Amino acid sequence: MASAMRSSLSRSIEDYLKAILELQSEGTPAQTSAIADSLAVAPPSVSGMLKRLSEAGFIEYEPYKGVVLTAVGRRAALKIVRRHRILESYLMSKLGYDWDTVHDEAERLEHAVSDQLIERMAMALGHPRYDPHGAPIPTTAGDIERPDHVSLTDIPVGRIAELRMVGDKDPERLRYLATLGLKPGATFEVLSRQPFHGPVAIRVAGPMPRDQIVGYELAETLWCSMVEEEVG
Amino acid sequence: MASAMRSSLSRSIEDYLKAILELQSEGTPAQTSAIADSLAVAPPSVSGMLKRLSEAGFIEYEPYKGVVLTAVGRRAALKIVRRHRILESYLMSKLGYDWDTVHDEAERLEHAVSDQLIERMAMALGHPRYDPHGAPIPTTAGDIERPDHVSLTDIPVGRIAELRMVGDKDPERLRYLATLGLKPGATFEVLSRQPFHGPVAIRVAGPMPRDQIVGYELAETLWCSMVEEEVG
DNA sequence: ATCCAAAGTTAGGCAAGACGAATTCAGGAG
DNA sequence: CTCCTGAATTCGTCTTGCCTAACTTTGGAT
Ligand SMILES: [Mn+2]
Ligand SMILES: [Mn+2]
Ligand SMILES: [Mn+2]
Ligand SMILES: [Mn+2]
Repeated sequence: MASAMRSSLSRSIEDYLKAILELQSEGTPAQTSAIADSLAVAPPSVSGMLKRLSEAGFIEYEPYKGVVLTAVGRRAALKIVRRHRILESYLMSKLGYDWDTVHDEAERLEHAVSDQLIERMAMALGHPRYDPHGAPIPTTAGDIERPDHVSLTDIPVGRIAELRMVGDKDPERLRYLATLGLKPGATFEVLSRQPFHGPVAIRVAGPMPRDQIVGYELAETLWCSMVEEEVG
Repeated sequence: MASAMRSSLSRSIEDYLKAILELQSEGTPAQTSAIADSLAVAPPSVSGMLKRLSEAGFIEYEPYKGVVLTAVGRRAALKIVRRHRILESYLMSKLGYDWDTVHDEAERLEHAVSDQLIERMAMALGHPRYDPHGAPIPTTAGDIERPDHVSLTDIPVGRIAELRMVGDKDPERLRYLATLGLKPGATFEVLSRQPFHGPVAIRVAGPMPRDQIVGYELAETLWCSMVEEEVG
């Protein structure tokens, strides 16, 4: 029963796998309560599902110690992530969605689309490598880029950096970021950083550069790459 | 509890409502076993669901007598039908699907898409009135054209007719029809009709007219409109 | 008027997923 | 080493949707 049939998993299972993939990407096993939070279910529901996922061979489950995806589970999770991100990209570029509304739509569609549909969308888009929030899109082979971005809070004052990726789960945050001109690809200079988890001041480049203040909490989740220093 | 909350119905309920709508369109109430056949479930499953649908106010249920949709149920069913047909149209014209594969994909997606997505697809298509199989697409207001088509088996020999609509549930049948050049819009002349449910011979118009023989069973489900007779 | 077959319903179960309440474990503080 | 606390699990229950087996009902044939 642990073998991988192709017959499509339930919506619940797919969402659990995706949540576990994301949580374990922090480096540590995914904890029950973190999964519960992420999926908005109660911890006992998670315990129950973990047992089923483990019996089905998707996770390595050591009670009280958290869970890690097996190779099969990781494959399955990455497949959903690919679907999600292709869908987001398609909805934005072909159907006029905004970057703050694509996530919810993709969250449901990812469980209903066929592989064929996803590949047709990918082709129509020219096989994009990043979704609208800058997240890398796994390949059909199940490979995913592991970007080595640095948080805005870790960029020294005076450096130029480019915004590469932002979390896509909170529409309000995305709308706010848009008003600051902070979308992936935006370039900026760090003007100042206040101590004790204080705000970061940046100057966003563009035809009309704008100075903005970004709170620490927000800045922590803005993933950037530093632009090469001019070498004397 | 019979009031119409917006919170989206389950996939099962939506498919039941759609099946009932189609069956009752024959003029008589939808029978339990017909619903069971249509959804590939056992009759007791239908009885159970009918009770729930009736309590929820979607159908008028008189045990042993079949069911009819209430106004609320009809509204809900037509909404799913709209989704299904817009999806089919979109998949064909924007994503290169063939007319024999769109149905299955739409059958799953119809339960996952938002109203907004459907309306964006409809807009991108220029608000089509018919789906790829010639079926009329309900409006957002819940109106649907009641076409007065006639079956190919009822068209007199010698008459010219246009194919308007074909059933979309059997991919093989659709592929076969395509090889005959029989898609909605095709025009043809009825050459002969054999008695005792025998085949119908037609000449399909086009740059290179082709004579075809269509079995009675198939001919019965090809919905056509007769082209005006030349008068005097 | 009776009987029968087909259609439909009821009864009883099962699996998936969720919940709250009660219990158990693990790891840190003392 | 013991105790406490927060995290996790177990337990019992619910809902949805499906099934088979057993039953009722219906309506036509005799
Ligand atoms: Mn999802
Ligand atoms: Mn995203
Ligand atoms: Mn469906
Ligand atoms: Mn169709």
